[in-house]
Amino acid sequence: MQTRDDIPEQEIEHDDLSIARALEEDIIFGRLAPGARLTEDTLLARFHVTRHFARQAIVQLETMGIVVRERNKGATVRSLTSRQVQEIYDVRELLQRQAALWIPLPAPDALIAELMALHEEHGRHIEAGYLRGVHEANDRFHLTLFGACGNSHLVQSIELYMRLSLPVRANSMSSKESLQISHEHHRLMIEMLKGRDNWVLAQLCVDHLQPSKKRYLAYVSEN
Amino acid sequence: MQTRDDIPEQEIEHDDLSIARALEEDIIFGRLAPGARLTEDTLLARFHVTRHFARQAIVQLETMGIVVRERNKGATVRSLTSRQVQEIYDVRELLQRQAALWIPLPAPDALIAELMALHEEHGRHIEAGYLRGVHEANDRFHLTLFGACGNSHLVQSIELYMRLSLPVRANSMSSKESLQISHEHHRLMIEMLKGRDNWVLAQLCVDHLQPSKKRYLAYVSEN
DNA sequence: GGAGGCTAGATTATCGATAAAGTGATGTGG
DNA sequence: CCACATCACTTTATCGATAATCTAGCCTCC
Repeated sequence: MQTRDDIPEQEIEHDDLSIARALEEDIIFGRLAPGARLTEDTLLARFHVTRHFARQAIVQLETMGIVVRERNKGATVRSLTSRQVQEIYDVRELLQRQAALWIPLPAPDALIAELMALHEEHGRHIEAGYLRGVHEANDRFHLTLFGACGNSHLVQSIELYMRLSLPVRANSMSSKESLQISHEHHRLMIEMLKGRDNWVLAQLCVDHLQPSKKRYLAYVSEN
Repeated sequence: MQTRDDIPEQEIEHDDLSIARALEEDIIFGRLAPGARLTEDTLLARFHVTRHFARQAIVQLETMGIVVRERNKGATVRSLTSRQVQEIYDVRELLQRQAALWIPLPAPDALIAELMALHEEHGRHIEAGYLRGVHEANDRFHLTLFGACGNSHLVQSIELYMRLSLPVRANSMSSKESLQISHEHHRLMIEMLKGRDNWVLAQLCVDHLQPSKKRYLAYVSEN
């Protein structure tokens, strides 16, 4: 709630991490389209920081894989071919399926409670049309869920691939309907956590990824 | 062959990438043990570069996950608990198994030929006791093999986890015997590529990881 | 004796300036 | 009119200096 859209960027103290986060949001909300240039001077003016931090932020985004840099030519928002999207999602499905399979079932009550809280928050933001909140609650829901698999490295890799698919997911953020479907999936996942069938849970986690992937692939095939 | 051990570092032109590579080698050959400090000034003196590049190199190593940095305190070579090693290898096995399953069999002759060349080189370096060559040929062998799965993102993740397990593998580099076992595994893999059974190949790729993992876990449990 | 604070030394973080590289427009000779 | 050299402009890369931060040893005061 601290940094809502209506607060001008200039009044906030920025470091390289917060700049990277702000730009990450610009990408997921479509304000920065794939292929858009990202010059140091632009960031410098927009965030009122020294060149050093603008630069670091771009480096950050590069290592997160959502921006590409060419030597002496600057950075552009990474644009994904449908082939790459397919590859990314294949790996994402692999990782998330395995994480789901490794979660000890039935899950402890504390975890269920935590997820239900995030789930409730997610739903609230959807109703309010507060996309930033939706996105954040959504990501935290998944990271908490998969965190239960007990393998922090796996979770880290899942996080990486969630970031890589940011531009893909941008599409689905725009429709309330698809957000509600996603929300319903989450509810089902929580139900599954109370049971003992990892395979059903895993399948659900994989299915959950399909809508935004298909939507994006259909979108790019039009061009 | 360009940069063998006998050439002093000072005479080579370094950029941040070559420094990172040099340090990576120091780690795998045990010259830099886990926990060892890595100050900017040290690198600065050793490689005769400006602070800028020494710094970049450390940042590089950090994003590669083989070094940890604390704010205002500098970097140390990452030391892995047995828990972490277990986690890393679980993910590594997952990724490599899936890559093996995705390789279209039987593999094209060109790939077989390429792998056999790398395999031959690997063996030659083992006989010569040239560890740096062994390591490089080994990594290229695996990346070429898994590259055949057709999913470049998966290969990238595999590469990441190979890096993460660098200190683990350091142990196995010291014994000629284990290197020869590894070499024999590679031969079998090439054989499997000529066949049609992905599952056998996948199992072999997973089994291939066990010796160095077990060796390391046994080693740390002693302390 | 020991808890807290102070200082010196070591180390990283930050900065603004300058160098280097790339880009596109403009003009000239063929 | 086109190929190509030149130049002005934009943008990133590199640098050395300085500021900020942390650590450990020492000292004082209770």
